[in-house]
Order: sequence, then structure tokens, then C-alpha cells
Amino acid sequence: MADFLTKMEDNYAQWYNDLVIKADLAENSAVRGCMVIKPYGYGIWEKIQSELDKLFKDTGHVNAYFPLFIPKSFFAREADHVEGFAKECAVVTHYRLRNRPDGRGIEVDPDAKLEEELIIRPTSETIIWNTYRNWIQSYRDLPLLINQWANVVRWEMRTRLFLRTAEFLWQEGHTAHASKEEAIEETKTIINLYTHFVQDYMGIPVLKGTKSESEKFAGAIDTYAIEALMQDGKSLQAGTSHFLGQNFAKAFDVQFTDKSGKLEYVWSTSWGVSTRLMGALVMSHGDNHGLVLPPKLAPIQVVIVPIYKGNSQLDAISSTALKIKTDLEKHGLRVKYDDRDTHKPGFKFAEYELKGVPIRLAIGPRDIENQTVEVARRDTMDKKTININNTVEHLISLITDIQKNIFNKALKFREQNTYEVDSWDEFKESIENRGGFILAHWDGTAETEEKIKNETRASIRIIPLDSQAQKGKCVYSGKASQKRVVFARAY
RNA sequence: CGGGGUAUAGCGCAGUCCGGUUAGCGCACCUGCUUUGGGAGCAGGGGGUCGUAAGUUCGAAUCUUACUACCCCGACCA
Repeated sequence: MADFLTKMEDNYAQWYNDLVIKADLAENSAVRGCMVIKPYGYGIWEKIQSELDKLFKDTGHVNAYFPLFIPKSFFAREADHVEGFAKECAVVTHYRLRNRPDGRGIEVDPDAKLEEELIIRPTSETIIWNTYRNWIQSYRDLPLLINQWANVVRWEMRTRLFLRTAEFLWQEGHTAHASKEEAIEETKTIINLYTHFVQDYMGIPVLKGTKSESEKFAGAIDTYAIEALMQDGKSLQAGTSHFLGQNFAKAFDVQFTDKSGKLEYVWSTSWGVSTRLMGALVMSHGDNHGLVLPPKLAPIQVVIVPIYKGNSQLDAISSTALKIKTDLEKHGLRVKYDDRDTHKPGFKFAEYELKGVPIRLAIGPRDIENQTVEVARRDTMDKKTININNTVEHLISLITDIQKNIFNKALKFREQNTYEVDSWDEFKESIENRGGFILAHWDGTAETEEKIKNETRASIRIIPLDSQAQKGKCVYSGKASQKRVVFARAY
């Protein structure tokens, strides 16, 4: 058995880390805080990329690519933005190395100092808006709906695989609009798109809302976000969409002539999700047997394992297995037939469970004789034997069922770990002992938010968009409140 | 940046206090035979400048000093 996973109760962080590494997703690299995403893990990221990309294109967006390096001066243009990111930037100061005079290795050539330092992008608003100035002259150039798949670097003090690495992969959308209303509409379109993707593809239920003043993106007017509850009771921000107002347009002097001939600053948005989503996947669905992948994103949806003695048995099983594989592939399923002779069936079973493959078929001599096949589903670990002629039909409905079941299981977990709390004592007790989401009244002030955070390490994750108004009293200050907000400890 | 740890084979560790054979164990790896319906068994084998540098000593993984890297807990953050 996977003994390392029984550590879960002792140390969730360690369990998570081991799971990521042993399931072949990623490992720590030689560079502090950076990770190597391994082929299997990258396969999942590729699925996330391709499915999201389709959704972006369906909503009128196009891809482009902007430089990795940003001149330092660009950052100074938007005051809030520089304050938000200044503390965690990697900076390029030189462009050449040389041999050390004493012959012991190499050193930075002091003569090769850059006139102006280059910042390795922590996000691309500045370089993109500097470019948009030249692209936008008229209302006819709008809207500009661009997305970029890229890597960014944020020099975090503490890092964790997928959840917070110094370098990470993401997509960042940057759009420009002629009106405020249109930009706000875009911001909402995207947060809804993210909600759809995370819930319906990744099987992770999320809460959607806006961020408080102190939690919003540096340079934004409003930040919309989705938050998911992990199995250790902590919240993870899974995606954000920012309404930037005219802040960046003004900072980079991006104006257009509207229909009436008047010069106006453009309205903008930016939004993104990152490889952090893979961390969310692991933490939302993983169990003591390893990863549990939602079928829509699993690089391998069905694995077929032969059980045999000797080559003649294997040959008979293989011809059956390969026929099933072909049939399933005709219906769009991603299937692997694992006939490696170097590992025993039991080893393979455990290995694919660790990797989270949704469905496993086992075929042995008994099955050949009876015209059956054993079907095992990863999410519930149930096994059953079915008639071989029903395989395709059975699996097509099973794959849909697993996708739904994973989501429902996570939703149920979230519901069971969401509490309405009305007293400060209960708030503290709940955060400390139960974790999870707390729905509580808040007086709307940054002071109260700050005090709650200092005393409990819980922050306001989101202010729900569509929750019903409900008069109440702030759980901390006792002042009047119009609706509940969502508190949690977060990653 | 503060507090606490760790550094010995690919991974996980023992040995360090109290210096003394050829530095050991588990997993992994390689070979052979037997195995194959839930992580195989037996036998054999390979792999180490004990983080780096200097010092003490007849002798250093072990003692001293300096340096470096990494991990955990905070503050920071997608």
C-alpha cells in the first residue's frame, strides 16, 4: 500500500508534496522555488491549456506574445501596481559573463551593466499597455481582446509545488474597450468562463465574487475571483478577472477617438489562471491512493491491463484488448494498453491509481473464456465485471458519471465545511478547529478586515456577487452589515 | 528578514555525543531462476571525493572555524 499517503493526517503539506512528486507531476528543480513539470504533469497542463484556449476563442479572444523582459521604468507608471509587485521582482542588471582573473570559474562582467535594468515579468500589464498605445487610435480598433500563454516570475519567500512557485506558467488576458460598461461586462464574462471551466472540466466547485480593497489586484478598480475549498480546510484562489478602469490607459497614455470625435482613455481588463490550477486539482480530489483526475482533463482516461501467464495467453488477451482500445478511441476516449512485461498487474493497478487514471480495465484468461472484462473506477474504487460486448456503451456513460461524481463529492465536502457564524468567539473557534469557509457579516471596513486577519489568519476570500441581502451585525465590530462575506484561511 | 533544523549512493535514513577494520540499512537499479486476478520471492551484483574549504591529529563522516545550499514555522503572495 501507498504508506506515504497515510501521513495525510499528520501533515497535509507533506502529503500534498509527496503526492505531486510520486504521481509523476513535478519535482523541485535546481533553482530555488522553481519546479520541473514532468511529462505526465505537463500532459494535464496541456489539456487545461487546450480546453481553456477553445473557450477564449469562442468568446472572441486571440493569442499573442509579449516580451519576458520589462524595462524598469515601465513599472513606475502605475503607482499601485509598482507597490504591489516591487517586493517580488527578479531583475536583470548585466548582459555578459567573463572568466574570473584568478581562473576560478566565471563572474558577472562589471563592464556589462545595463543602462536600465530589466524586470522579468511578474505580470505583463505594463509592457502590453505600452504596446497598446501604438495599436489603439480609434473606436474602430476596439475592443482589443488578447490573451497570452506565458511564464512569469515572482520571487516568493516561500514556495510550494504548483501552488506557489517562483516561476509559473499561466495565461493572461489583456483587453481594451471603448466604454466602462463593456469592460465590466468583459470582466464578468471571463470570471464566468473560469467558473464554468473549473467546475465543469476540473470538477472543482467554486465560490464567485469580488475581492475586498486590500485583497484586490494591484492597479485594479475591482477584482473578481473564484475560490475553491481544499480538503485540509484552506481556501485556494483559482482564478481572477480584474476591471482596471482607465488606470493603465492613463498610465501609458492610451487614448482613442470615439464616434463623436472626442479623445478618450480606453477602459481595460486583465485576467488569468495559472499552473496553480493543477495544485487545486491535486488538493481537491486526491485521496489516500493518490491522484483522482477528472476524465475531461486526464491524459489517459482508460488504461487496459492484461493479466496473463506466458506469451500465448498474452497474445489472446492483446488482440481482445486492442480491439476494445480501437473501439473506445472511435468514440473519442483516450486509451492506453499497458502490456509491459516488466511489471506485474498489481504494480500497474497501484501505479495508475496513483496517477489518477479514471477507468481501468483488466483482462485475464478468465475474462477471455467468459467474454467479460473487469471495470474499475478510480473515484469510488468500485470494481465490477461486465460483458465484453457492452464495454464501449458502459464506459461512455461511466466516464460522464465519474466527471459528475467527482464534482458532487467535492461540492458536498464544501457544503459540509461551510458555516454561518454570528459571534466572534464562534468565529475564532471555527477557524481554528474546523477550517473551511465561514459566512459572516462584516462592517465593510479595512480596519476590521485587518484585525480579523491578524487575530485568526483568516481573510475575506470573496464578497459574493449574487448572494441575497441580509441585514445583520458585523461578527467583529457589531456594526450594521448588509450581507455575509466569505472568510477562510487561504493558500 | 526573524526563529528552528538539516546536509552521508537516485530517494529515504542510521552512524557524529565518546575520532580507530574495507562507512552501513531500506527502497530503487543490474543479472539469473521461479513468478504474474492487487505494489512478487530467492540468490548474486553495481553505485559514496560523507555539502565546500581550511585546521587539530599517527588517524576525521565524527572534533574546531568559516562558507554554501536546502527544509520547516512566521511576515509576503496566484
